[in-house]
Amino acid sequence: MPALTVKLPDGSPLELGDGATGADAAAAIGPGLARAALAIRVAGEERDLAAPLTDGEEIEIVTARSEGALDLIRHDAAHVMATAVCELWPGTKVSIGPPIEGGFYYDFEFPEGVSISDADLERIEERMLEHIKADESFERTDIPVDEALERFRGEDQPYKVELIEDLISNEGVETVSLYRNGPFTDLCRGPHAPSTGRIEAVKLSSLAGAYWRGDETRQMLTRIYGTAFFSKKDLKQHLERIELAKANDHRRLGPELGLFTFRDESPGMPFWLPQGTVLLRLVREKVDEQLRKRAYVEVKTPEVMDVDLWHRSGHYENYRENMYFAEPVERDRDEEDRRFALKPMNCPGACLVFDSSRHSYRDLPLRMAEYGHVSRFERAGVLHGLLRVRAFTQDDAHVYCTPEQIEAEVIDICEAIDELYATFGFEDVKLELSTRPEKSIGEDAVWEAAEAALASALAKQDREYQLNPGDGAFYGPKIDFHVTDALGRSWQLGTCQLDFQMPERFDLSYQGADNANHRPVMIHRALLGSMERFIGILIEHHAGRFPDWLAPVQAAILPVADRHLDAARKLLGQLEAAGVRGRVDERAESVGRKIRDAELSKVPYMLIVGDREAESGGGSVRSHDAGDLGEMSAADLAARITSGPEA
RNA sequence: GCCGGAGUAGCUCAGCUGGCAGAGCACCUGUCUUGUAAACAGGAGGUCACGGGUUCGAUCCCCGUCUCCGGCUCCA
Repeated sequence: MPALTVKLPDGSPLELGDGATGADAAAAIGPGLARAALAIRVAGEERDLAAPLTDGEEIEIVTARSEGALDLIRHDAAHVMATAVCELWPGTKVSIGPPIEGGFYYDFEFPEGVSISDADLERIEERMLEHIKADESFERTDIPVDEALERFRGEDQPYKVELIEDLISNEGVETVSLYRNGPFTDLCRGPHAPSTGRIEAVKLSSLAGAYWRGDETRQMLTRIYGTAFFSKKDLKQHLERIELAKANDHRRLGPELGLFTFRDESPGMPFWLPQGTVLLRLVREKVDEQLRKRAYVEVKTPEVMDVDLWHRSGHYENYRENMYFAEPVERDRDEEDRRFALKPMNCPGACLVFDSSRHSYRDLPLRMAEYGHVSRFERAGVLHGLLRVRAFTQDDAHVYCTPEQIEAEVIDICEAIDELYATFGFEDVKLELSTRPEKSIGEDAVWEAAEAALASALAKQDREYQLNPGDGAFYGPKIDFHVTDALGRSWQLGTCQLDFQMPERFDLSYQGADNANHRPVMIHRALLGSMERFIGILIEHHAGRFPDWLAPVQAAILPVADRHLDAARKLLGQLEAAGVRGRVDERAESVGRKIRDAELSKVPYMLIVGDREAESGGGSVRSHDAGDLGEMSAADLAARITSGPEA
């Protein structure tokens, strides 16, 4: 008579003896699975293989092939790393070491006077490999919290003590679990693989400072990043992918392709080069199409405005540390007391525009766009190529509407963003709904209503989103649109923010059908977010090789010899007349050389013009994608290139 | 801002223990007149990020500053 029966994923029952564990279940199914088993999953929750099973449970054996298995051994690897670090630097205080996207990390506080550098990573790695080779088992013990506290206090591990204290006060736990592998024991929820030997390949990647619990007022710990895989081959592939991603980094491609550059004279503020400025214009044209289609008007407001305005808007109180202030050396007598600031946002300017004339309810929703160049002082350490700069152009707009119109407007904005991103080839876009932050203005009830309005607009569209409590703008909640860069880092692009505060502060009103004055609601929205950031992401998304319609130079015309220059220029003239962006390579170089250079500059089409083509008036076309396409006329080529993003 | 790393020609990088600053590519000049990913020769190009210190002597060692890179925090 079996003591317990569990159910397998295919629905079949498995009978096991009394006190059977996950390992026993795996062994009962087959010896191969017993060897491959890492953990079990019961109702979506992972458990140790050594954990006892209960009668009637539905279980699944987790192996290297299971979803989430990499996280499991990466978590194992974090423990092994902590083991090695504590051995190499006795007295090191450990904190937390979770698996993350692509790897794992562990945060340490090294003993007084110890500072480690990249060179130490190799030593740690070697020590880790010894522990992995020794195939030490992970052993779990559950102990009462008092005992755990006493233990970690005795070991002078204050971070562990704090974690346990929080577990007691927040979750009311009475016992905690410890995991031991070799000489190292850690407070850990688990689960872990049976032993360290399951980590086939491990690599430490970098070193970084990280505040304890992400709080910049607290101790800075030393974080070590690494990754682990089930095979050396997987690790090698992973490292190759990272290399490839680095080659696609917009900070490398941008200057290389002549798109933009940065200079020490203005840290964090990009200089757009001729090719990049073409790109900027092309991107903007796509936004313009949306503005036309969705009945926006466009305005332009000053970059420098009186500090008084920023007091009125609340920016001075809530955003001052990010603002630049501008003072003239000399000033007129009657302006002596005036101070000015560079705009960090466009909204106050937009409100002044709204306020400059009377509005009827018939005018609403009033969709007022502005390509606004804003300046924001950002801390030096956060600057990141085009993705985080100190001056950028927003494809901004402010929609003034009635509360009843909010939902339709939010939906319209989301649709505009969808269409625009699809045009540029972005598919993996994540939405986030951010609610009231600590530093903010306005009544609670108003905030709640605004948050509810955004949530309901999202629900109407059946969109998935992540909730980010406390991450809203100081004047209202927002929906953000995120995409990732070449290295997998997520960046916010578009945004849609509700604002009941600004209309109040600027005393904005429209005249209703009832002849009375009413307060409009304001929606701040940016489709691409920042043109700079968007183009940075765009460069990485296309690895610098833009689709035909978006390439700054679409056709490189390559004369074979000097005598073909005239024919080449004539061909360029025809192409330009047909709307193609082209360039003649007039250098006295070989054709092979011109082709090579054109390929490296990622021009989609090359047109070779020699004796034959000079005669016919066309060009022999070589495309990067398809190689030699044979001879084509200027008209055919123009048709091919200018067919647009839908092609 | 904080932790760790880096800064040598336009770019990618050498430069030993402190002893006259180097290469390839790019650039300029000349020759070649080229047919689908690099013709040949010559030339020019440096405040070794910046400021200070140690030293007979500093690209090299020390201190400070700036910028960049990887993170943390923050954010479009």
